Parts: sequence; structure tokens; C-alpha cells
Amino acid sequence: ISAEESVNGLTGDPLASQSSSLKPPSEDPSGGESQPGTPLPLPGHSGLSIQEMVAMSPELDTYAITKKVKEVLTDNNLGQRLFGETILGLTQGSVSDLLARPKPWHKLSLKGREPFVRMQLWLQDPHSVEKLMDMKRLEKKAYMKRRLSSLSDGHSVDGGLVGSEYMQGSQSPGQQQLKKPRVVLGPEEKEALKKAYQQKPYPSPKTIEELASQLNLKTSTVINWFHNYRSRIRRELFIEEIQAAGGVGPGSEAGSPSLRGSKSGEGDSCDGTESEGTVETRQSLGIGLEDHRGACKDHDMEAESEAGGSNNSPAQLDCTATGLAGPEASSSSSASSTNIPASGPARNPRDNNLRKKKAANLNNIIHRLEKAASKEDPSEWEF
DNA sequence: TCCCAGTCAATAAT
DNA sequence: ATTATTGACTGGGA
Repeated sequence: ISAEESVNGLTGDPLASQSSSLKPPSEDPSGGESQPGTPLPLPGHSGLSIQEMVAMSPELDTYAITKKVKEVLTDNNLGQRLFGETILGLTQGSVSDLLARPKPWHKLSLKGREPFVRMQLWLQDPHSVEKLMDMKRLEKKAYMKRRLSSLSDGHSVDGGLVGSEYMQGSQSPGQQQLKKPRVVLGPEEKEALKKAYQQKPYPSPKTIEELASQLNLKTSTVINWFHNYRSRIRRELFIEEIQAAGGVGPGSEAGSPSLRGSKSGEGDSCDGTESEGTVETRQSLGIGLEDHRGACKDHDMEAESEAGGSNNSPAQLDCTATGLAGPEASSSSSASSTNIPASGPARNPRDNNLRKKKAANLNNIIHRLEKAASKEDPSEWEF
């Protein structure tokens, strides 16, 4: 009991970033008063806003922090939803992502560092756990209350809250179907997109358009997919960087690029008959992990190679759909014919599609370099 | 405009 | 019930 959280004076907070429009859900767990845009309780501390603290934070070991946080949470049976909502001001999904794949401190933007600073602060707080547990109890109580009242009272309670609408229902008078159906790409579509990515991480609008129509997807979906894929690949690399450097735990050496296999899964296997290794990817994590940000300038220039492709540099196979319906085809994917990967035996038990990711990233880098090289003076090539 | 970093939020997977 | 995944959105850059 005793929810003695000294909410203290709100830290001025000049401009609350964060705008977010409506946020219907987000039930407010009992009494706790919290504004949608409020920077969160934020541990007492001096009267600094987090932003200020982030700005002067000394460089934290994000990996160690997330590791510790995960440990504390599991040890005490605290879920990441509660933790995220209460301590970080983030949703469960974001927390999960953050804890599982923290980016190294130096690659984080100011905003991106914020959650880590909050976590650090939380870890330092001697009562961190108790406070969270209190919150949990509080929530449970509120939940029980609701249940009980709806049970004994037999019905609706809250006076108008939540206007969530279901959708579905095909018809309904004047309906605006305001409830995104949530696009879900089928395995084949992802497959095709990945393939396209490997040849061209930065497809031209033309190519995107083409992919979209071939896969029967909205253009924006394809664009989004590329954006997401690129950044997620990038992130994977960051992780490697951390693990390779960290001296934590037994073993863990620097030098031998041994990587624990990520989950298998991922049907994938792009290599067709053609050889196996994708180009020489033999970079034993040594390349420039620098942050060549802002070093390259670029003008546009896209060399497109369509069909007849005869150019290509690295190894590559034909692109376009992977045994996908042709151009049109109404059909609604789904079902799918468990495609038969044609190339019979996937002779590759030891997948490690991690290599592939690296290769893809190399292509990515190459892409940028080429762009920079094609025009303008090569300022500085750093290697 | 395109890109990216951060997130959200629906829904898959455990 | 939680945690993991992922298409889409937002805001900042250039």
C-alpha cells in the first residue's frame, strides 16, 4: 500500500515532444494520475528533466543494463508491460525489442538514449522493485474491483470510455472501416522482398512500384518494408558488434567470429544452384564500424537494370517473385501452396543466415559508396 | 522528397 | 498471460 511516490514537481519540461493524438485505451490504473504526454514519474532526483540527464549522461553500457533489467524483472515476476509503462513510458512491444536488442550507446540518438538512462536510474533506485510491485498490486486490485462489480452488478460499468469499434462486418451503414486490417505479408512475399533487397537495398521508385504490383501489395507497404528491413538488418549488426566486444562472461573472445546460431527458422535459402557463398563475405567483423555519417554526399543516379540483366556485379540470381502468382492474379494469398523449393534438398543444415545478412549489408555499403563515387569528388574514403 | 530512428499496436508465438 | 515480431506512423534531417 502506500503509494508514496513523490511525484514531485513536474520538471518544467519546456516542450513536451510527443504529441500523439488520441489515446483511447491506456486505462488509468486507479487513482494514479498521469497525463498522456507526461514524462512519467521519473525518479525524484534533482530537478532535472530526463533530457538533461541524458545529455550529460556518461556513456552507459546498454547491453549490461538490459541484461540486468531482464534479470531483475524475471527474478521478481514483473512483466515488461508494467515496467515499460511505468518506468519507461513505452509499450510492451517496444520494451521487448529494446531489451532483446539494445543498440550500443554511441549509435543511439539523444532520444534513443532516454530509455536506457531511465533503466539505469531505475536500477540504481534501491526501491525500484518494491515500487513496481506496488504498482502491480494496485493494478490487480483495480482489476479485481472491476471484475467484481461487473459480476455482482452484472454489467457495463464505465461511463462511456473507449469507443473502440470493431470492424469487420462488411457492411454497416456508412462505415468508415477505421480499423486497419493490419497487413500481414505471407512468407513468399517476404521471400521475394528479401531477394529484391539483396540485389538492391535501395530500390528506385520504379522498382518499388514494380515489386508492389507483382506481389500485389500497396506501394507504401513495399516502401515500409524496405525501410523496416534496412534498419532491422542494421540493428543486427550492432548487436554483433556488442557481443564481439563485450568481455562479459566466460569465453567470449575477440578474434574468432564465432557466432551463436540464431534460430534456425527462416526457410530462406536463396542460393539456388549457383555456388554458395555470396561473394566473399569474409569480413571478420573488422570493417569500418565507424559511423561514417554525413561523410558522403550524393546526387541521384540510379542505374537500373531490368530484365535482361547483364550487368550485375556480385553473384545474383533472377529476381522477381519466388514462384508467385503472376502479375495479376486476384487470389488472396494466404493458404499458399507449400511451395516446393524446387532446388531439391536444401543441403544446408548449418544455416547461419547471419552471413547472409552481412552480405546484404555489404551490398548496402557498396550501394552508398557507389552513389558517392559516381558523382562529386570523393572527399574522404575512409577504410 | 527520401531516409532513418523510435515507437506504437495488432497479432503471433510461447 | 507474457513476450516476440513486425507493418505502419511520427518527427527530424537534408
